[in-house]
Amino acid sequence: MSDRIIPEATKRRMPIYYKYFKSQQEAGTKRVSSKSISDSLDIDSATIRRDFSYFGELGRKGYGYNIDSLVDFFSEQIFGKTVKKVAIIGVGNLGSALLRYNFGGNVSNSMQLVAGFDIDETVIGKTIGNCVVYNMDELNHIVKEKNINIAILTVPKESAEEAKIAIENAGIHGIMNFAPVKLTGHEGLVIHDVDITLELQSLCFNMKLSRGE
Amino acid sequence: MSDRIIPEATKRRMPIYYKYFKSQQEAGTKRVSSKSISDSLDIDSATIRRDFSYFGELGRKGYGYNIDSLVDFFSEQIFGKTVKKVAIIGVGNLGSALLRYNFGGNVSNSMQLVAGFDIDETVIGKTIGNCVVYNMDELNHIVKEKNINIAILTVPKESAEEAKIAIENAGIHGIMNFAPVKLTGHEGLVIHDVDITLELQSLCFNMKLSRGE
DNA sequence: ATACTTATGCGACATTAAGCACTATTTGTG
DNA sequence: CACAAATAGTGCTTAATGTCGCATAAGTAT
Repeated sequence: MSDRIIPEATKRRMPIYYKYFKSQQEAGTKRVSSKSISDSLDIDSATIRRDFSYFGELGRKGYGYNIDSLVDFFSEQIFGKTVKKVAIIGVGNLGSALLRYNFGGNVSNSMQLVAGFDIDETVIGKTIGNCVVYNMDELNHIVKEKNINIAILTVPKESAEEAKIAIENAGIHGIMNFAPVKLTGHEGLVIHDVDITLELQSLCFNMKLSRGE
Repeated sequence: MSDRIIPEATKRRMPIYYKYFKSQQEAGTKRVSSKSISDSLDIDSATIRRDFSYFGELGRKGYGYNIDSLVDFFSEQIFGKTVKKVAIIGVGNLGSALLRYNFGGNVSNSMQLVAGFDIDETVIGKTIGNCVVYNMDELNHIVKEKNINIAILTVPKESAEEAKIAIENAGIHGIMNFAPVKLTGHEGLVIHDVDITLELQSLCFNMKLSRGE
């Protein structure tokens, strides 16, 4: 069935599955079934089996799925074969927090935070977390040198558009944008917006619906 | 049509609509049509009209929708009549970044960041952004005093469960959880998980699918 | 071995969401 | 005031997603 037409809904669940597999692997689990995944993730077991079937026959009847195989398979599906290198553009409050946080060490085998960039002389040259903060002028050069694939954009909204263009020109094809601005990229540039105020509103609305307060 | 059975898909779009209305209102726009919203948000105009119709007849034929009315109406739908008070639990890297960031001042009329909480003596008593950081011991008391409705949980994953219980006991009914742990709440506690590593994985996967690299 | 249990993969069906196309109404213009 | 243009609201069609149930294969116990 792996004709490479993965439904949107399945795509959305991929990282959720992967996170679960990793946590199970760490906990020493050797095998899982669609039922056991279902219990933990609250996704119907039939949905899980269907999702996996888009990638081929990953399991064995009567046995289930082997955790190590799943982790390896999903890791390659999500990240590809090479480690993804990530840079933080804009080392202000949020940017420096993310640098220090370093994903809680959670994705280190497949993704790596490798640099920060800013235009503010007072942070340029500093090392935050494990990363040196470079001048934005050096973006092109460092991106090539370190093989950076992904940019996390944490600049003020006024500078977001300009930063996006610089990132695009440096040859980066994926942006996770924290600035509350709608950015549009050319063909081949994938932009993923994260807006904390949107998340909070969604929380509020769900509270309202669930309790009518 | 407002029988209070809002489809999930519509719920998910509510904050997106609201954000757009606010930005248009700020820009001085007085009226919008489902067509103009559609152009900006890339949601089919019929879907937009249908979404709105679940809340009654919000527009006028031949005219469209009045922006100020939409903002007011959606604001009440999402937040209710009173300003929501938010506290940050765990004033580490991410927590203090969020305190300083203060949502970029973007939701100030309907939500307000009012306090931080931590167990670390070196931050307790400090003022970050506009908020005082209190000792976790004071949670119950300050929540009542300041009428806090929502907690943003930015503690290390080891302390997340314990913090959740404290939050629940203090009478807060909504948690936005940044810790990479699955938290489950009792009936009436709404938990919304935000996991940056998940977002990054989703970005990676989309890059892979869109470019096959 | 044999029977029983577990659990996948998949066809068929059910539910939910999206979008077309029509109708009814209001606006705006000459 | 009359008429063209604009646009909401909605019945119905189509597409996407989710779920059931079963045939089949693997594992497990006697």
